Amino acid sequence: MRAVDPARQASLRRHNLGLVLRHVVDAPVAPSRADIAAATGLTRATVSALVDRLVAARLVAELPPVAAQRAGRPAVPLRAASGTVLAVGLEVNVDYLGARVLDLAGEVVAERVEHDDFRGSDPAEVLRRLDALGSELVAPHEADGATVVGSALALPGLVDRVTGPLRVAPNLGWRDVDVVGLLGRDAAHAPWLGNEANLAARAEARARRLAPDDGASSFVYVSGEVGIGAAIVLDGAIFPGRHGWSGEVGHTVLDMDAADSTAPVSAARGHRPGTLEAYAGQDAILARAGLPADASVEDLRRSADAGDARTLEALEVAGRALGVALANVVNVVDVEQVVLGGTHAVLVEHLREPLERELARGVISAPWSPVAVDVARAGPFPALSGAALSRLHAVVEDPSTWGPLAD
Amino acid sequence: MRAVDPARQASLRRHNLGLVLRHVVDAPVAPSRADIAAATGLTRATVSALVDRLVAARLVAELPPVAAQRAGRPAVPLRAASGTVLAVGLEVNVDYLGARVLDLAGEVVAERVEHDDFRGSDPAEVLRRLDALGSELVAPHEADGATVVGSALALPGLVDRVTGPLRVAPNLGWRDVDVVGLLGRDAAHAPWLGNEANLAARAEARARRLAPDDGASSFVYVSGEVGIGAAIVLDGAIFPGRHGWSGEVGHTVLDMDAADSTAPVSAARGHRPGTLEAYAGQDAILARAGLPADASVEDLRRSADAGDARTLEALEVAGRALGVALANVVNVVDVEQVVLGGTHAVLVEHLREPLERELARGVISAPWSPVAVDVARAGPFPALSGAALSRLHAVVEDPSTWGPLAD
DNA sequence: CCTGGTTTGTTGTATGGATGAACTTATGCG
DNA sequence: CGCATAAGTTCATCCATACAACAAACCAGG
Repeated sequence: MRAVDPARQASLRRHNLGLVLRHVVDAPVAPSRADIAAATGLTRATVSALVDRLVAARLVAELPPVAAQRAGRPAVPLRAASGTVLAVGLEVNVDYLGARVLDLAGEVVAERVEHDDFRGSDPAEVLRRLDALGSELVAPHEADGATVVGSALALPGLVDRVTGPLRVAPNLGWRDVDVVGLLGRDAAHAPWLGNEANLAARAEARARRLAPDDGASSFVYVSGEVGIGAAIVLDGAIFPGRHGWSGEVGHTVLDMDAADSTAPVSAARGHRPGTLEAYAGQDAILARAGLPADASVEDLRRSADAGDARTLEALEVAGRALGVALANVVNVVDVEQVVLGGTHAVLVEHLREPLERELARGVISAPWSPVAVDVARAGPFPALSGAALSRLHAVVEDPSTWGPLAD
Repeated sequence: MRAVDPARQASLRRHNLGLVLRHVVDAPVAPSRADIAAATGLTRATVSALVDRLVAARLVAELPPVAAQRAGRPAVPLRAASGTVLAVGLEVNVDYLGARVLDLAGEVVAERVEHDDFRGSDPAEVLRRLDALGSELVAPHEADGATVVGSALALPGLVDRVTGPLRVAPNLGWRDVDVVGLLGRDAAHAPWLGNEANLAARAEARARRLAPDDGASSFVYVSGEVGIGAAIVLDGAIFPGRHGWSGEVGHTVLDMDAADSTAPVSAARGHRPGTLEAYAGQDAILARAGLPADASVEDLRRSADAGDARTLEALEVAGRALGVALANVVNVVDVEQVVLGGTHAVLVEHLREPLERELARGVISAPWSPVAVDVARAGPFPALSGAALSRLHAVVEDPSTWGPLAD
C-alpha cells in the first residue's frame, strides 16, 4: 500500500468529474455549463464533455431552458438528478429506530421512524427489524428503476471503522456486536457504520452550507440524546479521528477529585461522577431538577419556562458544565462555533447564558475570535440524513467509481 | 477564491514531481529511479524525466553508482541535495533564543542557541537580536551558493495565522506584537510564525517517520516548557485547527469548582486555578514540592530520584492531572499515542504511572485500543528543527512552486 | 575474453484529456 | 430584420504519461 497514488491522465478526468458534480450538487441555484466553467476555471468545452458523461450516468439532470432576462442563448440549468440515485440512512437509538432514503439532490424520497424502547434490546432482533424497514422503503423506488448506491447505519456508540464491529453502545446495552454479520449481507450490500453524533453533524454541515447566512463551516456539534456525543466539523468536513472515535465528549472529566472517588457510581445509568454526562446528561438534569426519571425534555423545558427554581438551577449547572467541557474542546481543536443539537437544542434558552459565559472565560483565543453558540438546523433525526449523505458523498467525491462512469 | 482547483495537464506534473521528491526525501536508504518507479507506480521513463528536473533544480543529488551485489547495471542512488536548499528555524522562548539551519536532507547545517531570560522582554529588541543571529548563521552558506527557501519562527503563544500578529505569549509577557513588521522585512522574506508546540511536534513527527520501529504516526505531543502546550499529529501531519490555535491544553479545566472560585489567582505566574497548568505546570510542581521557584527541572528530578516525599506527591498530582487532561483530548481527537516532550520528558519516570492509569480509565476506547505513552525523540530544541522543516516541507510538497522548476 | 543473462536508465511513438479559437444555436433589442 | 450577446459544440493542438524497444553497465561461466 502506498501513501499517495501517482497522477495519470485518467486522474485528471476523475478529479474534474468530481469537481463538476460537486458544483452541481452544492450550488444553491441550478447552474449552467457556462456557470460551472466560470466557477471552476475549466473551459466550457471541458465542462460540456464532463457534464455529458454525468448526464449519461444519470447523476445530473438537465432542466428545461428558462428564458433568461438578458440577451443571448438561454442557459440549460443543471441539477443533481432526483430519484435515480438513492442512499439509505438507518439509525438505532435508545427510543426510536428509523430509515430515510435520500436522492442525490438531497431530497427525502421516503422515511419512517418507529418509536420504541431499545435499552437492553437484542441486537439481532432489532437489526432484522431495521433491515426489513429499509428494504420496504426502498423497494418501490428500485422497481421504478432507481439505484441504491449504499446505506449507512448510525449508532449511539463506538464503531470500529465503517465495517464494524460495534464496540459498545452504553445506552443500548450493546457490546461487541458484529452488525454486518448479523444482517447477513455480503460486504458490498452491507451498511457502513458510523457514530450517531458524527453522522448527525454531517447533516448539520450540509444544512449550513446550503444556508450560508452566517453558517460557520467549522464547529463542534453537540448531540445530546440520552448520552452526550459530539462531532468536530472542519471546513464542512467531518473530522473522524483515527478510528472514527472522535468527539467522545460525554466522558470528559470536569472534576478530577469527584472522578477519582471510589464512591458508588451515581444514580441511574452509571455515569462516572465528575464527567460531563453527570452534570449535563438528560437524566442527570432531571435528577437535579427533582423531576421523574422518565420525564421528557419537553417536560423539563416546561418546568424551566414556568420558573421552577430547582429546574433552573439544574440547567444552570448543566450549561456551565457544557461550557467548561466545550471550552476544553475548542482549545484543543480551534473551531469557531458551537452548535447544539438534540435535547440541548430544546433547552438552549436556559443553557445559553452559562454556556457562553464559560466559553468566553475558558477559550484562550476568545478575545480575538469569540466562539458563537448556535442551534442545529438539520431538522429532526439528523443522523438519518447524515448517514444517507455519507454514502452519497462518496459518489459525489469520486463519480468515476460509480458504475456507469467506469468505462 | 474557489474551493478546489481544476486539474490541468500541468497538475499531473506538479503532483508527480512532489510524489517523487517526497519519496527521495523520506526514503531510509537512497533509492534509484527504478526503486521510485516501483514504489510509486509511475513508469521508469516518467520517473527519469521528473528526477532529471529535480536534479537540475538542485533539489535532488545523484550519488556515485555503487556496485551492487547482484547482476545488472548498477543503480544510481538518489538523495535529497544537501547544502543547496536551506531553511531557517528560529525560536524565542522564555529562557533561550536560537536559530538552526537545515538543508533538504534534514541535516543541521548551522545552529546557535543563546540562553537568557526573556520574561517581560522588549519584543523589538529581542527580534532584532534573533534576526541578526539568523543572518549570521546563513551568510557563509549563501556565499557558497546555497539558497534559503524561507524561515519560520516558533513562539510560545498564540499566533494568528502564519503572518501574524502574535496575539499573546503569556510567559514572555508579549501581547499583540506585529512580529513581521518589527523585523522590517518584505513579505517574501519575512519568517512564517508558528506555535512552539506545533512546530516541535512537526520535528517529532519526522523523527518518528525515520525510525519506524513502533512510531505511531498519530499522537498528541505535549510540550511542557514553562507553560504546557500540545499539538495534535494525525498520520504524520500537524493538525493546525482553524487559525493555528489547536492544542492549547494548558488551560484545560480539571476542576470546575476551583476554576469558578473568585479566589486570588494562584501563586507566581497567574494560572487560572483548577486548570492543567495549576497542577502540572513547572512552577506549580515546584511549589507543591516545596522547592524554590527558580529550581530547574533537573533539580526536581534529583529530588524525586532521592525519594523526597513532597516531590513525589507533587509529581503524582501532576501525572494524574496530565492523565485526565490528555484522556479528554484523546477522547475528542482519537489518537493512539501520547508523546511527552520538554520538561515532562525529563520527569517521565515519575509521571508515567499516574498518567497511564488515568488514560486507561478515562479514554473510552482504551479497552480496544490502549493509549501508549512515549518520550520525545526529536532531540534538543525540537521547535527549531520543526520551524525549518515547515518551510522545507512546502518545497517538498509542491516542488513546482520552487523557482527553477516554474518554467 | 567473450557471450548470455539481468537490471538500469533512455529514447522513441502512442494515447487521452484539457485548451483555445472558431463555429453554431438561441435569445433580446432597436 | 439585422445585430449584439451568451451558451454550447467542434476541431486542431498541446503535453504529461504509458508502453515498448533499446542502450548501458554489470555478473557469471565457459
